[in-house]
Amino acid sequence: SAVSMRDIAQQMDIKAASLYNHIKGKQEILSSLVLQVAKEFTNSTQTITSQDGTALQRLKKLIEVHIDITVHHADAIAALNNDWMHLDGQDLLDFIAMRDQYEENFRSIIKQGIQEQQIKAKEPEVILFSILSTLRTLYLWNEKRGKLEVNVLKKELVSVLISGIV
Amino acid sequence: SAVSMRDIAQQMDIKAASLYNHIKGKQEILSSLVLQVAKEFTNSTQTITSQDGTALQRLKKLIEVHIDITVHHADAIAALNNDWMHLDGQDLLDFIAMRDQYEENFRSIIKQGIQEQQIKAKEPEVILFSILSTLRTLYLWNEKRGKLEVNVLKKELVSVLISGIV
DNA sequence: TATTGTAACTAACAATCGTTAGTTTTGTAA
DNA sequence: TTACAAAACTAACGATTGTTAGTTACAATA
Repeated sequence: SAVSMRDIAQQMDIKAASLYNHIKGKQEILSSLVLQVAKEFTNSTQTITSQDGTALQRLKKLIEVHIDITVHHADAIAALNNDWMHLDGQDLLDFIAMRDQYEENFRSIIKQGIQEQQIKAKEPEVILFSILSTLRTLYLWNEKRGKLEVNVLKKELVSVLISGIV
Repeated sequence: SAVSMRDIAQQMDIKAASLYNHIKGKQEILSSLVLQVAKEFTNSTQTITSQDGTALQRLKKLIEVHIDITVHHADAIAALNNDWMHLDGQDLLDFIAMRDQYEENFRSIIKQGIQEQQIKAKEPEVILFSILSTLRTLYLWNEKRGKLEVNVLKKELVSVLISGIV
């Protein structure tokens, strides 16, 4: 709600009413942005979960995929993080379902790692939260990433999130 | 802007106009929430930075202080994270100055740790971002924290953020 | 050239927004 | 009981919101 249809139109050198030749309404802009990138996240984690590999190999892939999606869809991820709760009706239900499945995929990999003794037997939810919050707010930091090349970022972040900083 | 003055008044069993007997306007609600908790964060990090201790000891304290503030001011932190950019005039300038100083305090501790070889000589900005984003979004997770006692959370989070998960 | 579909436009709608003016109720102190 | 201040109220203001109706400009096709 901080951006009006007139704001959006102005950025496109168009009048607000002209937007309605292309979209049904403002809500469609939100759901289009959010659901598209949510699908991408959920599909990616689903693919990784269903593939072979140790927990750490999978976790590494999860981190790398997150960075790739973030670099390519930073703006849509901003919309997702800040405004998903303003989706309505079935869109909101769909989003929550995808989000739950996405988190459950993440959680299962961590639990697998604990069982296989690759990951410390700490509270799984703390590990999950710690990694997820870093990956989810990566978009905020992407501009300031500056000279840091994507592959360097992947390597460093995998190292920090898995091995810690000591 | 997702919450109107009438919404706020309704939650207080009051009419919207009555709010103006207590506050100057809507903007004051925002700046009051945001600046108050921002000061608390900046003061805490400033105190820790100025005290003696190794980098890791200080980092541990930073994490613990963050958890304490989050538990007591979860709602104000939500406002800070989502709406600080809607502050206006001097309030916005003050906030940014505090935020910069807060981050610089964090950064100096990490650099100290690298210099003293307590912390891996990785990209300092990646380490800074990773820890900060976890601490900043802690408020989102605080409700789901559930049975996890505060002291347990502190211990676990310190362990995960510093030593990693392997 | 005539036709048609796309996408722009102007003008306006009802709804909601933050806020103000003026008034009434309520609680406390003289 | 009176006086006064605090805090509630009703009613309305101008501005802005998302959206619609009706119209015009323009390009591609028959």
